[in-house]
Amino acid sequence: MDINTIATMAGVSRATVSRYLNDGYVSEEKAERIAEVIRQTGYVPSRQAQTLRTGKTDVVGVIIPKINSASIARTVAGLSEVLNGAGYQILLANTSNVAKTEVDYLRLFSRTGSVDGIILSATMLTHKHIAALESLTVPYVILGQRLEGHRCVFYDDYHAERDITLLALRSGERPAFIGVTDEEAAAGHASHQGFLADCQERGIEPLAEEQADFSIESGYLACERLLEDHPDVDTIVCATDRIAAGAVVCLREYGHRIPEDVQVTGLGDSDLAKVVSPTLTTVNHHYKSSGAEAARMLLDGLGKVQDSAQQVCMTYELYARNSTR
Amino acid sequence: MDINTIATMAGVSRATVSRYLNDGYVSEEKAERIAEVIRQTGYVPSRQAQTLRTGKTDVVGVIIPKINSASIARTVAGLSEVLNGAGYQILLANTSNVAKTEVDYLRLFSRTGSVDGIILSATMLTHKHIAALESLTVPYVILGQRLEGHRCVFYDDYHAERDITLLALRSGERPAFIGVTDEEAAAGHASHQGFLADCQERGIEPLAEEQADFSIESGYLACERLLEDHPDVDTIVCATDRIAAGAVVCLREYGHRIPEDVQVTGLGDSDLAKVVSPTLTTVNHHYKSSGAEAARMLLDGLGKVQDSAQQVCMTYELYARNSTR
DNA sequence: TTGTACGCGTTATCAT
DNA sequence: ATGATAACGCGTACAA
Repeated sequence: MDINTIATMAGVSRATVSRYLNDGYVSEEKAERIAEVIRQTGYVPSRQAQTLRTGKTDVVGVIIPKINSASIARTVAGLSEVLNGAGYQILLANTSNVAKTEVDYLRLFSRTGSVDGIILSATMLTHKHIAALESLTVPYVILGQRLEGHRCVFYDDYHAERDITLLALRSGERPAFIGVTDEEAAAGHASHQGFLADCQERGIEPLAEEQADFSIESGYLACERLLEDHPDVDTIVCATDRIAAGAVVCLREYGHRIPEDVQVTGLGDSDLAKVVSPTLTTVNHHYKSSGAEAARMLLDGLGKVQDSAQQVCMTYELYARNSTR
Repeated sequence: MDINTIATMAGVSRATVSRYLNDGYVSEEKAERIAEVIRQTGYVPSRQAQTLRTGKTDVVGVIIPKINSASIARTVAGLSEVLNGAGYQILLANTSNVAKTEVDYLRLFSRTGSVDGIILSATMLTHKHIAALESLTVPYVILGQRLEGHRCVFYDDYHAERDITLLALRSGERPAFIGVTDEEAAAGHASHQGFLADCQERGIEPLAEEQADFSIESGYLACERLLEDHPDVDTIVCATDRIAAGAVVCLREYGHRIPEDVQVTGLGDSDLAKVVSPTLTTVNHHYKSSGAEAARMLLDGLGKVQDSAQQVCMTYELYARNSTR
């Protein structure tokens, strides 16, 4: 069932069928004959052949560190809405948080010409990432990290954590921090620095800086260590909502009142923040919008739209809820 | 930079290069020459041309109702692990919960020959779905719904809800249900029926059956309506954890003690269930494993493995926590 | 407006 | 073991 069959059945040349499908530069009469044959046969052009011929795939490659994450899911929802709306499909590459895999996918997508563009949601940007990015032959957007001279959408974790720390330090005097590895530029390094900056500005020495991963459990455990080493802690600033949720559960189990005895803050405004008791003071990161923004930026690179900035720092909103005084 | 270039540079025919890349049926000497040229140029075969020629894409289409959902994210994580491990990439189609779009994607994926197989995670299976499925030319697996005679992986929401209702009715006498539309076969209809079956068996007439969507807010609102109409309710069975979480928040705000005054149950064992206070009695649905199972099933259909069942009903685990007596 | 002829980059067949 | 040649299905100059 190829274009030749259709052409023969309609009694025209296959070039005419092709034109009918694309330009539309065909006489009324033949157009109708072709339309009829296509209707009967249910013919649809082969994507592969079109791609081979035109070089366009109408597919965008999206590389993410893990699908099983609320923030990333929201981001992909935003991407998906805009890209699908523009007629693109999404080829998803889940790297399971392995930096090398990210680079591999970057190469794979680009070299084989299987996508028209790439969106990279990376947790860290190594020199290998950058090298791979710069040798790409298709437009791309970096999501979640800032890289000068490249299209990117990123979050201002530094100022977000500053704002929230500032809020907590109004009535907190013995703060501690639970973060993730500093290798992660945004959620890791930036928010850590934000916390430290506020402490320093107020001349306060943090009691401790614990490290967790992105799970609720690790937040719980980090909080447990914290309570053991520093029972007098009165403020716990966390780099993510999940960590904060774990900390809240831990504090409750150990009989600490929140926020009377200990304040807790998160980052990300996930569902968890609204549901834990007390509700969590956190920052809303507009994840879905960031995905939409990145998608528009890519469409710009693809020549589909012309009005997007090259670098976008997402805004955020501070939600002061009941886990702080 | 195509296979011809490589052939010329290595002083062999392009057929030899192709053999080198595939069968490997090439003399030592020429193989080395070719290897060297490929190394220097960084040549990678064109996926598109390969696909056009062989008919294989090494891509699996995954159709999901929404990406921004904890259960689906976990499912896709499972899919992704197995499929990537088998050398397949995932083409993601997000339908935003529009049934028609699901059918459209089904057709799109199949007809254009852009995927080797399809996994459909559908919330409902209309006759159009079934017709579209049966006219597919590639193997497929249905995820989350049962359809006799088709490869599928589904959840036993009926018995899950029965078990959990049974647990709650041990010390509850005036139960109510908050569900989603019955059009959704699993989370909707099946769990509703499970609830009703237990009530009937014990000769209890449910106080009310409220309807919500999949959001926390809607759970909150449904609970509010419930309290208004039936202030004496002592057990609220919810079709999802998100709804249950909303109900818990609502009950707390209205000053009801959980579980002393009112019991609440969820379904799905999401993060929320562990964090909400009190922790939620719920059922763990092994979402990630279901994705992995569906992926293996598809690989079977693709002739890659040969040991999977055609129909799999996922097991579940009841977690009795603190929201029930 | 229509048809002819060619090429996109690969793999598979068939002699050699 | 190797190379010429024919597909795969389509779009598009170019000529008519």
